[in-house]
Amino acid sequence: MDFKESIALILSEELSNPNFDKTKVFDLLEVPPNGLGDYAFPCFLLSKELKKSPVEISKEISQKLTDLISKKNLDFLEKVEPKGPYVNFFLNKSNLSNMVLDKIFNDNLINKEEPTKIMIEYSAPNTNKPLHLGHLRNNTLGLAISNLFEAKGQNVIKSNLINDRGIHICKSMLAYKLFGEGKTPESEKIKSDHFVGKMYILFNEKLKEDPSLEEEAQKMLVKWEEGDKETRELWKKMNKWAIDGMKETYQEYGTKFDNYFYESEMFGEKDKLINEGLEKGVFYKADNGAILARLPELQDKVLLRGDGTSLYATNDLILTQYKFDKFNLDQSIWVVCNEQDLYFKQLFKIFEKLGRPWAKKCFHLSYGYVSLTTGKMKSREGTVVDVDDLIKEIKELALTEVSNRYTALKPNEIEERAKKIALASIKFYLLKNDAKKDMIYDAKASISFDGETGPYVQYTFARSKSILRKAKKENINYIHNKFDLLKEQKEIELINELAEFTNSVEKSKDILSLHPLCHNLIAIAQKFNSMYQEIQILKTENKDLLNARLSLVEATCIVLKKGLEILDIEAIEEM
RNA sequence: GGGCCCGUGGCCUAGCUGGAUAAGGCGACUGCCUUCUAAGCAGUAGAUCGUGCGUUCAAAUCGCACCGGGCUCGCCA
Repeated sequence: MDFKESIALILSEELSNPNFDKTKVFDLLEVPPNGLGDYAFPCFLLSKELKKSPVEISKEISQKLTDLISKKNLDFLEKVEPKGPYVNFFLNKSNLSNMVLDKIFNDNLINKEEPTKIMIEYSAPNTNKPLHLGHLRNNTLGLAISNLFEAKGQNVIKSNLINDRGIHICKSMLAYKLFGEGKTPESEKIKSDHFVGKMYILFNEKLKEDPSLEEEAQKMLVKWEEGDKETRELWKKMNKWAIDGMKETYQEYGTKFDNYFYESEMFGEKDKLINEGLEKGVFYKADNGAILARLPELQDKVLLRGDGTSLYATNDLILTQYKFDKFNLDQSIWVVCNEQDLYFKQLFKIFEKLGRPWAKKCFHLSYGYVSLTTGKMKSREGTVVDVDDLIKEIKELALTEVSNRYTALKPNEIEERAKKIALASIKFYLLKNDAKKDMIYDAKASISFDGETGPYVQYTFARSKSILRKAKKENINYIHNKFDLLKEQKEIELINELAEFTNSVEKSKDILSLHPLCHNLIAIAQKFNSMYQEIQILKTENKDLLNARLSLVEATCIVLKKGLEILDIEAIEEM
């Protein structure tokens, strides 16, 4: 039983009112703002029922409970105090420290769940252009959510569906065929996916001069679907360029997958699905021969064009069936930007109407749109923030910082460290705000290493590690003992934040956004740094207190590292 | 026009299952490195929580309307 439950129990017993049983009291208990207590019970509802002033009620309850504490020796409570219409509870600090630190050292930080099998699909790049900032938010969120589920004990299959077919791919291909002059990424000495992206931009430039290119591309798609040899050869060549380049970026950034799907591969029979839908009356044929799903509650969705070629949705329907059949999933999560909210509602509705038993196991993790201060990013115009450029820029910045500070390090060590810091900076920046909210990418803020940033958390970790290293060097051995000696205000505040870690992970899982965890890590770092400034830990005279303090430092290290791991940020020992 | 989402100090955000002085960061200004890493710390200034009405003992939080912004609405992915 935790403290809140214990308080609810004694309070409900004291009230002995059927409308204020333990559960009700538990729900009413809240955490008061700055230092007014550890828990508070508001007396407004009670006031209504008893027809008495809440201030008076608060006084009475506080008096009774204070008597009870001394009578029954309830040592987890330090005191109970009335403050206006609230009864404020103060926990015994030594108890709190013991509970929190024991939990950390016993590796009991994250509440495990019954394991289920979950596929998390993210990134889903198109093979006509390199990855941009939008993908980066997706990749970062997708991996962090996967890590979070795994930390909670779930079996996660991280999947990436490569969108390697479709009209947009044909556009890059057509541009290359017509204007590429047989050049290659090697001959031009540029990263292979960027080479393909250039072709896509070239297509759109040429399209302005010659509108018939649109039709040409459409013809190419038909040829592709027919399996035309020459078209397929070109497609294979350019796809390899695109995918190889992207995999380099994934490798560089740390994006990981367990499984790749390629949209071009057949995962089932298209005709069979279409026929099933038509027979069940879920689909219908339009005048021009196109096949649509009838969704009066949303918007009808086109599944086959008039010319019979398939669309993204068609393949999604087929692939999802395959996913559930092959992997026996308990849940399938798509990490996709909120522009596609309607699309996923439609997709899931179709599953439901077709009577798929797994329809309700599908979930769209919708995250906010990333735009620039200059407006929306447009790949076809080349006004995007390229992932490779972004990483390079921030790495260089970090490199300058590290080089200035650590002249003694070898160049490769400097580079290594700079990279870890740079990636931490980007990842934290992309995860610290509510995932479902749109964001405007602020280049200046994203490259900052001060304040609420990944490097700040890394720095705090490095500082705490440094204390432990120095202790070891000076042969100061410590044991996990006498945590109740931690009574300084700064120490208590840090412990309170450490205690929040479990909740913050829980919250992040519930709302599928990492920002509660990020904010907790920042708060822990702030409290630690504040303590660090005020207390010279290694100068602590009392041996027992020194033990407790070093334990607290170690506990901070453990929690920060655990949190950063979920965010896929490396905790570094020195910085 | 229909649907979905958003609107909190100069800027970026947290808080939104209603509760006590609206919490952080950036930027600005003042201080603090012969002491465990100053990528740090301490402090100051800065907010009619888009507007109005309503529900309530109590509204940033719930409801409605309006204003402003974003996304989306059958043959893109």
